[in-house]
Amino acid sequence: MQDIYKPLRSKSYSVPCELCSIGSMCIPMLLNNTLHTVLNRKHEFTKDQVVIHEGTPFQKLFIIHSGALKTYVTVNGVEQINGFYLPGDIVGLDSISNNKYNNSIKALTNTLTCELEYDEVKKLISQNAQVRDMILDLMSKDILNYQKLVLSYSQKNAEEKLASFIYSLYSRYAQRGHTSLNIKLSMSRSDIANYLGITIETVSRILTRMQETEILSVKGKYISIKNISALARLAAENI
Amino acid sequence: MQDIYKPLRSKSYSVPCELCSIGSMCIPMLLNNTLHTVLNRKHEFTKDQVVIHEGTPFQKLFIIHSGALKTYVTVNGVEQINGFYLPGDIVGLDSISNNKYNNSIKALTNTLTCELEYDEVKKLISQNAQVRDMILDLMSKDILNYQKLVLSYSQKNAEEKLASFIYSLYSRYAQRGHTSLNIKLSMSRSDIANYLGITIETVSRILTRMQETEILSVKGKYISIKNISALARLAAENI
DNA sequence: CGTCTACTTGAGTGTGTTCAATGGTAGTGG
DNA sequence: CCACTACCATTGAACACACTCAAGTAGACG
Repeated sequence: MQDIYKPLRSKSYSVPCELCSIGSMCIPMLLNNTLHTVLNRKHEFTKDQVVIHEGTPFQKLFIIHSGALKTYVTVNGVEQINGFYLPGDIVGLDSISNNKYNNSIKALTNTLTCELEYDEVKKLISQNAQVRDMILDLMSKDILNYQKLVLSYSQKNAEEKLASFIYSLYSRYAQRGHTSLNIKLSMSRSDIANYLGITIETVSRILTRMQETEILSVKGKYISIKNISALARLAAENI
Repeated sequence: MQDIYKPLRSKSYSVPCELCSIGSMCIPMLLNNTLHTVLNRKHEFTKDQVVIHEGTPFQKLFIIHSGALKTYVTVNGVEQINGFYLPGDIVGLDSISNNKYNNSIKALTNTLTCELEYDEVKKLISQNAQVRDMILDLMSKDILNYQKLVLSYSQKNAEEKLASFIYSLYSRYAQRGHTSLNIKLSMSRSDIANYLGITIETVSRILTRMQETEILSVKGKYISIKNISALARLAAENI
């Protein structure tokens, strides 16, 4: 709840787009020739800062440059998390049809975003087939991801959910060129539990068990994957 | 598995578009002036017929005129259902980015579809802002629906899932102008259980319990909602 | 009328929850 | 630098919901 400003210390703070760590995942860069008019570069948010309040009129899409965001809805004062977003991810595609943001968005750590004005993007879609195809692609991918998530959560038990969650963090970083087996969780146990629809106690117990079976090594927010194939098997990513 | 042809008996079989029951839900109709070139009208599928096999090259979107479809993936020979589609629904949006269908599609009953060639739709998006906005809208709605589904399935217990499922059938029909409290399930108990990630025994027990508490009256595939507000409360649709 | 499949019901088991207590860690102030 | 606080995470015990296995019933169809 602390929205007070803290100086950003992220190393990538002053990195120019050309050197941006997300590289080929950067939508604005890919559309360098066309999108620079609609792009606001490197907006900064501090840890725990609310980026968007649910219900705010929809205006722009957020692309994460560095850091992490979560999206959530609030029902009867209770937060329900429905997504974690990492560098290269785009946030807000669900809100186009409603003309308002369906979720609140909050920074999990100090975060830098690039932002796309949707009205301008829309115009570009009509003018530029490359932009059109890219946006349609992005949305279609989003739908596909959610389909898989639905399947995953309706079919998996707690252990599989958590394995799946950790494995997906790993592979999302890997897709972005960071193939390290050491992951720093930017969210709390309670956030994870909330998101997966299990309790924090269960998260804790399963993490302990995965340490006993030498699949992971856990130290607070730091997770080290010791047996990636066992993790992938548990995650049952093919389901 | 019976793909043999059976004569269609659907009453709406020969209904002209102007009188089509889905009315204002009909995307082709809304775009009457522009889409008739890309639209194949009233393709017929018989009960249990496979419309699309998973992996087939993506080519067209299906819009349901009458009947019902399900989509599913097959993992190690086991079917995992990830959606049921009713008249007015559009199927295939998830497959745009992959250039292949990610799911198999099967007719739950005799079904009539209209079909949109995606390549043509894409051209129209560039040419016509109305088409552009409609397609973006449809995709965004799809994303939003899946978000809700994820939340729903990660947070709800079996009773809430089933209540939610039945309530959503009711409200989807209601959105299409059919506000009847009597619903005919076009899918089997086993399909429902598969989709919700619970067992058929649990589905059965919960339906019995909902009859005892006079929320529903169940007779085979026919469900009559006796207490819609209690159902909505159980469904916790706000979550 | 008998067969096949779908659905329902029952009994026992197990996974994950709730409730409760304990252990750790980060941040704050003396 | 240590003590204190507050929050977060872990562990334990008892319970409950949904599962598995098994038997029985109803409905569809030849």
